[in-house]
Amino acid sequence: MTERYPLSLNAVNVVCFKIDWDERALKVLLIKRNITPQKNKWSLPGGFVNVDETVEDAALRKFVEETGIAPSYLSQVRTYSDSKRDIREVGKDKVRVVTTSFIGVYTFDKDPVLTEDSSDYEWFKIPRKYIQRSVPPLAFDHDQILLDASNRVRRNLEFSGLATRFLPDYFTLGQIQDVYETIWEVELDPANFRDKLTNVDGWIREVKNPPEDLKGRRGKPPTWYKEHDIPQFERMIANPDGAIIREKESEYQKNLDDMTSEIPIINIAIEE
Amino acid sequence: MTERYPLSLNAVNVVCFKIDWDERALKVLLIKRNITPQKNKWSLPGGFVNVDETVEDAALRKFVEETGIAPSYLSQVRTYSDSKRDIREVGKDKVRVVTTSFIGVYTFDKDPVLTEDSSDYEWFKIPRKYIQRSVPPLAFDHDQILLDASNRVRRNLEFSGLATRFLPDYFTLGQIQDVYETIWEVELDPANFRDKLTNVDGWIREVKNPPEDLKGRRGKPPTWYKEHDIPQFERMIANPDGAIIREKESEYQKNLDDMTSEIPIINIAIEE
DNA sequence: TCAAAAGTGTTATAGGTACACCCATGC
DNA sequence: GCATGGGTGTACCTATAACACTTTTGA
Repeated sequence: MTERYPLSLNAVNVVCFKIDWDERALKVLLIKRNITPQKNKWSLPGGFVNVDETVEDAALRKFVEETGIAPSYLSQVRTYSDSKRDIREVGKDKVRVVTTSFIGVYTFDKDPVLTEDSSDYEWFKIPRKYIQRSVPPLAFDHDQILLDASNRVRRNLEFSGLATRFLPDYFTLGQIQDVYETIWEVELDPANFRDKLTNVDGWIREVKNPPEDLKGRRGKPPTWYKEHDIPQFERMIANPDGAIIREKESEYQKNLDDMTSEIPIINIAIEE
Repeated sequence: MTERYPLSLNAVNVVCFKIDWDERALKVLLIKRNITPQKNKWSLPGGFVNVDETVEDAALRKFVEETGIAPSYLSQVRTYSDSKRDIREVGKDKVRVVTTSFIGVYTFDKDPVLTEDSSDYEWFKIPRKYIQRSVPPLAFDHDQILLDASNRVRRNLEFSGLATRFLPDYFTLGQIQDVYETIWEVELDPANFRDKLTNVDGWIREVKNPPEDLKGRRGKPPTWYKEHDIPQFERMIANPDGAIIREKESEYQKNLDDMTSEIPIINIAIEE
């Protein structure tokens, strides 16, 4: 049985996103591997799934281990199972590592905690186009995983309450707009944006007594909002370009996109 | 090591959808298990992932084994890894079964092929609401998997070329409309539907010499179309209700929806 | 008083909805 | 002819985009 249906090791990888407000850029946490295999290569944080853990549990644990704080958002993306992607020896057997990837969102600018598995970490900019120009080559198939997750984040902004997950509990309309503008790399009209936001039924709610206000800032003090309820399956803010990725960079990028697509199509003639 | 990072068995489950044109209903293929565990329970088709297969390969193989034809669409949904969902004995060890679910679309009305694992099969109606009223209780966590996949299908109709996957190579505009109306359980205005469809850039293209035409039908002969190119990340047809699931049935259903959501939110206080 | 940030109002246009009407075929 | 299914045209209305304008604060 072990021959036909091989055992495998289940792992998770967490693609930790945050917004760098100084640079106005979406960034992702990468760590330099301090252990074999692929030692000294940059990679996504991740690890094996423990006994009695689900992959969700493991992703949460890993996120906390790496960053020191709880994620404000954690969501499964997809499972990568190529038998050549990562093979380990367990006892006498060689088993493959199957990994499930997660999007994690990291709100505050606290520094991540280094674990024994990593010798270094860095937040890398993830532009909408030409990701591989700003990120080093990654271990295993992590380039693919990163691209898939990045596309998913940009897409989920449109139809889920993901945007507020990049913000603290209390925020202003301008800050939500900043999230959209930063991640989509677009400029939005403030007037129209406010109209749309306040038309999304029940998503955010005005806070009468904001617990804190920033001092020493110029301009009219903003109204503070708090997330109230996240509407399901409703369009929040439409992407003005209609497309998440405006342009393909290369054949390599194109192929990745094909594989990444939400509509992988298999149409194979079967001999009868 | 095996203690901390346990080995597991990787499986796939394929949620095979088709449209029953007589009943105008979305249907899913379930099989009655002929093997332990959970013998005689209805379940989703599935099986273990072989050596050198990816989960995608295994899902394709299973689909062909069960239905006898190639799917016109096959797409990963998510991975279920609860350590209590299914435990098998391999040698002296107990290992859990981790399964990755797939949406498969089945175009033609050919009968599925029975395998040795199943004693019976049946196509069950999947209404937009109250799924569990038309489907028997399923083995393992297959109720959950089925619900997740059904929601995904209804959602993907809106933003992907999934609709044509339920149709033969050559089809009419009325047939695409039937796909949307059947799966969403709505009525759409033919005039406006045509406008929208032909405005989706490059999706479908008119066929000058339709290879076949149905004889013995009344009315004006239709124009035949063929899929040309599937635009990525573009809205095809907007769901007129704005929501995939109009109503929650019960607390049970509500909880499933929560877990199913595309935005599972984890917000846990961590002791520092 | 001016710059900066928040917030409002006004108009033009694109897109969606509703519905009346025309076309080609089988019987 | 007339029922049937395919297909077109148009008027109405709402959502969006563009942009001018007002409000409230700090320096």
